[in-house]
Amino acid sequence: MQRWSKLFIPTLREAPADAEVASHRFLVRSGYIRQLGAGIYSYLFLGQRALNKIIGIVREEMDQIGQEFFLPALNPREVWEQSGRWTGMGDNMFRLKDRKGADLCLGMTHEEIMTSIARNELRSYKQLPQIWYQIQTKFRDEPRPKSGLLRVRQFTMKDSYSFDIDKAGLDKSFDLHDAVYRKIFSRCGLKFVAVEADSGSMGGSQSQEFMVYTDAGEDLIASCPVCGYAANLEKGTSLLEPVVEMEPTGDGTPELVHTPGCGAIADVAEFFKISPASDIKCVAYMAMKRGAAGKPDTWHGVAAFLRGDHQVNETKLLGAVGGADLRTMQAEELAQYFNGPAGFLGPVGLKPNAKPLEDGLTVVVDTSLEGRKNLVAGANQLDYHLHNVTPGRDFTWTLAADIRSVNEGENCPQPGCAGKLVVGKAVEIGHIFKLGYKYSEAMGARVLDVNGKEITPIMGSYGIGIERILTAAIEQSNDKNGFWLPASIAPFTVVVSVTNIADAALAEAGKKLAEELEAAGLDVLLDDRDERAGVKFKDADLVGIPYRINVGKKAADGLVELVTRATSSSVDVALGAVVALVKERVAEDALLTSVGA
RNA sequence: CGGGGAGUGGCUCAGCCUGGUAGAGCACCUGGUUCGGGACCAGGGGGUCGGAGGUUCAAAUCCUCUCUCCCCGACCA
Repeated sequence: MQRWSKLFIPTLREAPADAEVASHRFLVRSGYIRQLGAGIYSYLFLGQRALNKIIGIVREEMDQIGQEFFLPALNPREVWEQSGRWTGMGDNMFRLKDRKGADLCLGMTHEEIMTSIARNELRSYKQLPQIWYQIQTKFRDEPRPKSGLLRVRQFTMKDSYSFDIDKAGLDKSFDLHDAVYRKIFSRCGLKFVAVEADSGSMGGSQSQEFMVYTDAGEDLIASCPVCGYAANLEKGTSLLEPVVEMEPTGDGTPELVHTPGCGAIADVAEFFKISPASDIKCVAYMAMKRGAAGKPDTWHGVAAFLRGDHQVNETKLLGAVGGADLRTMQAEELAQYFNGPAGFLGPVGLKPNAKPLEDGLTVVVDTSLEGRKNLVAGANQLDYHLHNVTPGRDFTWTLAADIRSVNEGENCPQPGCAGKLVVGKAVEIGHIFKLGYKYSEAMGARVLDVNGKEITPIMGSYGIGIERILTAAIEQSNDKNGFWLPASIAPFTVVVSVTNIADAALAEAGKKLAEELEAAGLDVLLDDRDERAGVKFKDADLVGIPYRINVGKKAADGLVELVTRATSSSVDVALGAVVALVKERVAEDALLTSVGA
């Protein structure tokens, strides 16, 4: 029996000044966590208890499809060199030296370690498929830790890896994870969406993220309320309405126009009496290409052209040109590549290179510009624009690609769907994707197939952020007094608040009730502190426990109060019936959350 | 890394501009009164004012350097 009076639950009346998002404020106020450094937190009793509940669910579900390992967080340099990520991970990796001066790092993820085990141990197709997972602390030297447990430098991740003989096997492993993830997040009571995503630096093909909508999130998700299409903005597309308006239909030839001071899209549109959609925007970047083994990285000029009313999506652009990093051009570089100043850059007269990120300038044109005619563009000289510019005729490009970000209100890209996209902020709680052969190839994992021929296993990689489940749950269920968690992940299911512990009869009734609840298999916290009732109620409301039973003055009549935190509603229940009622409520909750999204 | 902000008792902050006794509320300890929505009274403990250097008779306060934390932009669970 857990008695509040004996526990360390340091609740705070006021939130620390530096806590911005709700989950951060409440996690600290409720005594779940304390900060040790930037992006480094201690998990106290209640916090650890909630996380353990989450881990329990994750483990239970993962055991249906995979096997749990526990891998070292301390990794020797060699393993990471074999995959090329010792350098590839850059500054996000914590590195250290041992007493002999040998390089080590703290694991950010465990593709390398898992693959090295596979390479050393797997010999035959008969041993495949395999799904191995672990629940482990990961370390990432984030450039900017923030928002409490949302973005930290040390966190707990469930990561799993699949090894299959062929693509069909990988599809199956991927689908298994998809199904299990949905179950896990549902059981944790989260309202989540699965979205198409960019696979990023990990490499790979199909990639799906599990997101929870919240303003505290850092990702933007485009979704269609009609057909259910949902994608990360880094990946999402939309159908555009054709631009009709003032665009001339004739075949004008490019003409130089004096446009003094019109360095911004809005100025240009105003000057030419056109909509921004008919002005060609140019964003000039330097893109970094990873050097081959032992070779240094190189930087190359990239000019991105798109509609004036669109924004460049740098993730898409980077993917289109095959670069590893992106930054905007400096003035000298603009002069070098465009011979013109910012604000007046344009595509006419540029000499695009044949292949991206080679010598010369890589010109990337957004697909929305293809087929357009008589547009306005910068002339690459101060205070001059060209009009009657027609892509394809007046300028060419290295490649055309979708490099823009979808905007709210654009048309859903699904065939036949008439929905309009909405864009919302979300936090990523899980990610599954098909790695392909990247690691098995690089690290030399091989097995023999039926014909005795060597094949390389194909891999998938699947992550869940444990703390983020907690954070997302709090973000999604809080009010000014605190938060409430689903019974499945709450540190306690029910708190018994004895309003006046000095009253021996009440104290005894509360204790007995708590024992009965415990005997019924519920996680009970008995608030037996010598505090005023108000203090106990406030604390109970704060700390995320979904149900509270007040043992107070009505106890003399054999009644207690059952309070549901989520709704703040309370009912008087006979002392003898309350255990069954709580069990029933919890069972109903579990039913609701198991249906899933 | 770029830009903005903050470091004063456990928490929230005042004091700094205009140098001179380090303060308030909450929390904590003791006693008393209270006892269903963060009680009240009385007494009490606790602070190298982030650190280093400098100016000055005198520095929380002025100057220089530095460390840490938070927020906004590029990364990811």
